[in-house]
Parts: sequence; C-alpha cells; structure tokens
Amino acid sequence: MRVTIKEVAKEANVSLSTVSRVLHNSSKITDETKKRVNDAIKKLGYHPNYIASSLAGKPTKTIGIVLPNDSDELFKNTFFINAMRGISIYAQKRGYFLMYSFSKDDEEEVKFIEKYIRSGWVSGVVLLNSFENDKCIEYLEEHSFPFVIIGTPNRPKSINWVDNDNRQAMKDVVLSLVKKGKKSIAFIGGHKKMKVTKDRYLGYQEALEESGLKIKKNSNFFFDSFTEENGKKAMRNLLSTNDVDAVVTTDDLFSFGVLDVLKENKRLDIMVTGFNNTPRSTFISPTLTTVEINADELGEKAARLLIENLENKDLEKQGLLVSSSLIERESTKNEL
Amino acid sequence: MRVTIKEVAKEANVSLSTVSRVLHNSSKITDETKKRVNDAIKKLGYHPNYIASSLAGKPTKTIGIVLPNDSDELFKNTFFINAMRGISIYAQKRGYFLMYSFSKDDEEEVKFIEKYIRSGWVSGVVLLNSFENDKCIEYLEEHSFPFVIIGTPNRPKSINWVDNDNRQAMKDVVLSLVKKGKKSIAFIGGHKKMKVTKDRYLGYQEALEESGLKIKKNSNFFFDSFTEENGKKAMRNLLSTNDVDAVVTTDDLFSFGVLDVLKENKRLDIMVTGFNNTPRSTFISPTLTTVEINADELGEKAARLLIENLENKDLEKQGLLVSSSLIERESTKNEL
DNA sequence: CTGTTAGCGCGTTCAA
DNA sequence: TTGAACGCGCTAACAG
Repeated sequence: MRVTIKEVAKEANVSLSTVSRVLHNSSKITDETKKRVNDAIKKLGYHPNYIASSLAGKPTKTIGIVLPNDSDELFKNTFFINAMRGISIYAQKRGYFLMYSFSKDDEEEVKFIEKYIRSGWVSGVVLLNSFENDKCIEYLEEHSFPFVIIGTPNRPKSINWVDNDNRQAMKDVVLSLVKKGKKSIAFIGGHKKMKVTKDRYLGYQEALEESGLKIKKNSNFFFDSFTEENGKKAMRNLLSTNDVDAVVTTDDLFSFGVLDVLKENKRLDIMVTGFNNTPRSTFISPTLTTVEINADELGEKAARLLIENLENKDLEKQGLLVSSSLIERESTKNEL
Repeated sequence: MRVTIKEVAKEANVSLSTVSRVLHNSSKITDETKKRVNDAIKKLGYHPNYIASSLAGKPTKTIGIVLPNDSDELFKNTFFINAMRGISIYAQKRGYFLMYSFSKDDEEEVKFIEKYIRSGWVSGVVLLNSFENDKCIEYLEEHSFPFVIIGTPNRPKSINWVDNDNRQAMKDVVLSLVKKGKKSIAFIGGHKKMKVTKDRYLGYQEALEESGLKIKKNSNFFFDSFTEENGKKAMRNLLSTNDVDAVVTTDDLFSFGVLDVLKENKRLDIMVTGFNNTPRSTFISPTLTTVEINADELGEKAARLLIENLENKDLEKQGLLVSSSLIERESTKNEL
C-alpha cells in the first residue's frame, strides 16, 4: 500500500494537519517542525494522493481536450499533434494533467465535455476543433465551466480564445511580394463567411492599399471547399482573363492546384504563396512559400490562458493572437 | 452544487447503499425499488462522481499515454496521432478516460509515469515511444503497474505488447514483386540490431527462399539512420555493382532516395517499395508503393489488451500482431 | 433484499 | 503554532 499522510505524521511526531500544512506552505510553521516533516516525507517516500486531495476540495489540475475525429484533417495536417504538444508543454510545466478524447461529430463532442465535467475529473477544457463548435461553447457557458478555444469564436468578447493574427499574416505575405516587384496579385480563399477567410482577405486588401496597388477585376476567388481542383480552376481562369504576376491563397491546397496549372503553362514566373505550411509544401517542385501558423505556440498560449483563468477566477476573458511566420521557398524566388 | 447519491437516496426513500447498488447492478434488488431509484436519478439529474468513487476503491478507469517529444518523428509521420485515435476509439467505448504527456527524453518519460502512478489518477499505461523504453518498462514492472507497449519489447514473454507482423509484411512485399517477375531484389534496412529490421529482413529472406531465389552479393544494406541520403548511397552502389530489378526498403525515407537516383539514371524499370506509408509517398513521382502499418489498429488493440488486463487481473501477458497492408502505387507498376 | 456504518486520503474548520 | 474532528461522495463489509 502507498504511504499516506498519516504515516508521515506519525514518523514526524506531528498531526495530520501539520503535514498537510507544510505540503501547502500554508500558515506559519516552525522551521524545525517543517524540517521534521520534510525529512519524514523523504524518508518514507511520500507522495500526495491527487484523488483524495481533489475530493477534499482541491482543484483536479486536469485539463480536458476535445478533438475532432475527421480523418482528412488529421492526415493533411500536423496541426493537432503540434497543438496538443504545445498544450502539454505549458500544462506540464504547471503540473497539470491532460485528458483527450476524439469525437466523431458535434453531438459526441458535447457528450464528452459533459462527461469531463460530470465525472469531476477535469477543471477546464480546451476546444480544438478549429471550426464551428457552437454547441460546445453553449454547453460550457451554460455550466459556466472554464474553457479556451483555439480559433476565433463568433462572439469573441466573452470567451477565452487563441488564434493567429490572420490579417497581419496575409498582409506580410502580400507585402513581401510587393517588395519583390509584383504589382498584380490575385487572391484565392475559402468561404467568404468564414472568419479566417475574412481576416486574411482584409490583410490582402490592406497590403495592396498601403502599397498603392489596386485589386484587379476578377482576380479574387472564394470557394466553399479547400481543394486542389478549386485552385486549378481559379488559376486557369486567371491566366485567360488577367495579367497577374503573383497569387496568394489562404490554404496550401489551393496553391498546389495553382502550381500545377502554372507548370503546365510554363508560367512559373508567376509567384505563388500558400498558408499552413503543410508537409507537402516542401516536397513539390517548386517548393511552396507558405505561412507557418505555429500550432505549438497556439497550444501553449491556450493552455496558459486557461490555467491562468483557472487559478484566478475573476480574470477577464481575453483573446490572444499568435504570430505566424512566412516561410520563403522556391515558389517566390525571382530566378524561376 | 452537484447532486449527490445522498439526495437521490432521500428522493427515492432508500439508503445510500441501495442507490450505489442499483448504480452497479450489484446484488439483487426489487425491480420496484430499482425503478424508484432510477426515477429519482433521472429526476434529479444525478451523475456519479468518479473522484469519490475512485477514492472509495474503484479503479479510476483512466489510462495514461506517454509520447516522445522528438519533433522529427512527429512531423514525418501521422503514426502518433493515429495511434492515439485508435486508443481512444476502444477506450471511449469502454468508458475509459485518457491522459497523455509528451516527454523530451527517457528520464522525463519515467518521471511522468511516476507521476501517473503516484497521483493515483491512472490505472494503466500505454507506452508509445516505439523504440528503446527499457527504463520505463523497468519502472513499471518494478511497481507491477499494468501497461502495454506498442512495438516489440526485448523480452516479449512477460509483457503486453502490440506490433505489426513485420516478418509477414515484408514477405508479402517481396512475394508481390516476385509475382511481377522480379528476380534480383535488393534490401535496404535500418540497424541490424533493431528488432524491426531483423523481422523485416527475415521476411525478405523467407520470401526469396520460398520463391527459389538467392540473395545476390552486395545487395543488402543496413544503415544506422533512416535517411534519404542513405537510400541514395545504397542505390548508387547497387547500380554500379549489381544487376537488380527491384529494391525493397524498411522505410519510405530510404525509398525516396532510391527513387531519386533511379530517376537521375533513367532506370525506373527497377521497382521500389517502402514502408510506413508516409504522406509524402503519394506526392512524389512515381508515387511509392509502401506498407501501411495501421497505426489506428495498433492503438485500438493496445487499448483492448490493457483494459482486458485491467479488468481481469490474472490474465496472461500476451503479444498481439496487427496485420499491415501493401499499398500498390506507381513505383511497382510494369508500365513505367 | 435493504439499511447502518466505517473507512478511502486529505483539507479545513475550530479550539487550544 | 499546532491538534482534533468533521466532511468531501462513494463503496463495501456487516447486520438485519
């Protein structure tokens, strides 16, 4: 059987509560008795039982993470594993445990959150399903349970969230192209209703404006799904109707399609950038210039935000922006 | 405050223990009181508190997973995220919670296992660091704490483990090449001391033997590290000294190097296979025939093995083999 | 078949 | 500054 606080007390010739006190540095204790207790702890190899401690009212120091099961996303991206690692880096530093569960749909997602809360195991939740998790948010808010979301929620005011500065990121992308002498830059993005798309498009517009450039007609595209095929479609269209010298996209997948069309048409003088730094971007030719969204850091900051809120209940809810970095590769080299 | 068993008891006009009993289907209870209790549970929206239940002696129904932090592996492979998902699929079905932690080295790995055990949170551990985790195994055995390892341990007899049938997998690869008329098949693998390498090499030898083929001199290579460069080195060597018509490797990375050399030398008539079905294998040209190791299933079976052992203490330790599947792509097509 | 009671290991009053 | 006692929510004997 494991050694309990009781045996430590006996060994140190003090009462249970005294041991408990030195364990938590609470109230004043003589240096001498403190030493006696600590010696006993060491001698007996005592380690506190979190279960008992939690039952007696202490927080569990455990965070639950909810992941989507969608295999496509999982395969395409190292986002999730990196975000999970990021979370772990901060959480472990603070002595927190991490739980995770994959859910196959929204409904199951809520179910797991319910389970996390009701079981009493976790004291906070990280939402990692990048998109629409309104049901989860609703449930968590209803039960006023602490949580943080990676991604920008619809009502960002009253919620803890962490996301990239998508506007700035795309702005940087476009400005770097302008610096290379590009003057007619096309845009390919996801659905216009999505916050990510909106933000990135905003950055695109701002960069052009600041550079004194205009958006050409028919040079902006918005698609419902992030596919290579849509990238191709847009690029073919651009080649026939426009005189572009660069293309920015909100996702590497679009860019892969774009590059295919450019290769076919021997127009690799047109520069291309992507977003998300998917592994494939380094394997194709030309290698793709893209934006690293730093999933690690997103996770780390999310964990920090949550834990700070956990330990300081009346902290204001806030949103945190994580900078991303432009990774320059062959698709934006002048020599090509 | 959450509703407790006590309130349910009062509502149903029974004692605590009766409620506890219907909760666990233990001993005989009148259908009528059972109904009364269940009604009360529903009416009050009662949910058992796992913490209390655990403290009172019930198992925690929580499994701890230990992951390596090594970014290279993490990026190259979807193995970990898939294995984690596989574990979750089975564990969640059985009502188990999952904890994870990333450790940056062996030492930290043991530290986390220690923490898992001492805290009392978890009742079993899954080791996922594919290679040498002797220290962890040692620690776990010392404390006779239930665990399962994904991969083949050095002393497989007294340990629960799950792994691919590497011998058979490689055998299938080679036989499929023989069936395509190949007669001089080279082998490129990792360090000869590694169990994986040994097993795959064994399958290679068996297949050749059964097909009445001989291993040519200087056509087998073993490298310390899985790199493209080593693949190139081996292939250049093979081209100059041997008359091979196919190359099998124990890792896609070797194969990428091999294909590079073959393309350079316009020798794509030589067939190539890899191992692990890394994402890149579908993006290169020719696309690479490789072996899918089914990380999902490895995780699922590992969870099953562990949970079965958890719920049935005197179960024998065992090793489970997970079949892999050969994915035929362009690099083994005759037309090329 | 059901109720009573004594813990599980620890935190936290309240006294001393 | 320290100790005794109670309770967190639940399980598992032991009675009846």
